[in-house]
Amino acid sequence: MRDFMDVIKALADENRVRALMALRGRELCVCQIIELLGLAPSTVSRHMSILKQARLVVSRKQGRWAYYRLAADSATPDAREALVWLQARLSTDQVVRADTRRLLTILRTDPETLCRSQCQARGALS
Amino acid sequence: MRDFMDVIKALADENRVRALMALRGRELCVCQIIELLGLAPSTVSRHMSILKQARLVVSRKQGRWAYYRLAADSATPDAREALVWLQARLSTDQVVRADTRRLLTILRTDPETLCRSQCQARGALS
DNA sequence: TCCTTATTTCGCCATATGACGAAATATACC
DNA sequence: GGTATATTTCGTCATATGGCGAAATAAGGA
Repeated sequence: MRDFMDVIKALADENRVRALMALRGRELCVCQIIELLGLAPSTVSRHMSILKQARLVVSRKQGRWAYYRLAADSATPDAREALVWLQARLSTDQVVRADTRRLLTILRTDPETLCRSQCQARGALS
Repeated sequence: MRDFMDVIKALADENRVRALMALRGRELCVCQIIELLGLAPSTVSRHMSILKQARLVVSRKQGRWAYYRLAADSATPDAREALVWLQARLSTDQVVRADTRRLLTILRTDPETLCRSQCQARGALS
């Protein structure tokens, strides 16, 4: 029950669900998820750690960048089935479709440039 | 997405999940769910209304009693699949098994007696 | 070593959620 | 109609959650 509830609670936030859907079939750098969701880096980092704790994603650190991808082997049965369900139900969802389109643009920019522009944008606010 | 999130959020509470599992294959009176979960009537009523809004259960009023059961035809695809998943994942869960056992005892008492004893128990506290 | 920068952790705030009891509602029974 | 009672609604409270910015951490490059 505990594992199951951890998975369900991890899914109980639209931004986390959008992040999971964005990770379908590809790995994403944190800055790319930040760009997609339009949230503060600290917020996205927290969301990803919740997904990780529920065994829905795994992370990998390469140089300064952290990459997340959907958990496969390391996912618990609960997590694995949740991911299957998510994809079955939401692949055709409007929000997810829009994210998928926007992701194409985001992926065209390399992480280096993306992070730089995010830092500048934050600097411009203060 | 909205429907999907409604379903997920409805599942994101252990007491609601326990209530859904208790409703497998049978209809239950509110007082029976109150007895099972050990929560205040108002709390259980609120939980059931959240499950109802997510289309996971339907209710029926007969006399003074309100009965809830799992939604079948009236469930959205999201809700229906969630129920299937729940049962697949949690049928062997320890908490659910314990509830199932306790439910057998509860079902042996008729609702009338059950409600009366609940009223008395609440009266005894004040 | 020092500097830059991507990410995470922490502290704080606003809102959401789940709990209860009291009051309102609905329905049977006299 | 009036009373008893099962359930729901409402008000309140404590805690959980999600958001941000600032500071800490980690890792590459000068």
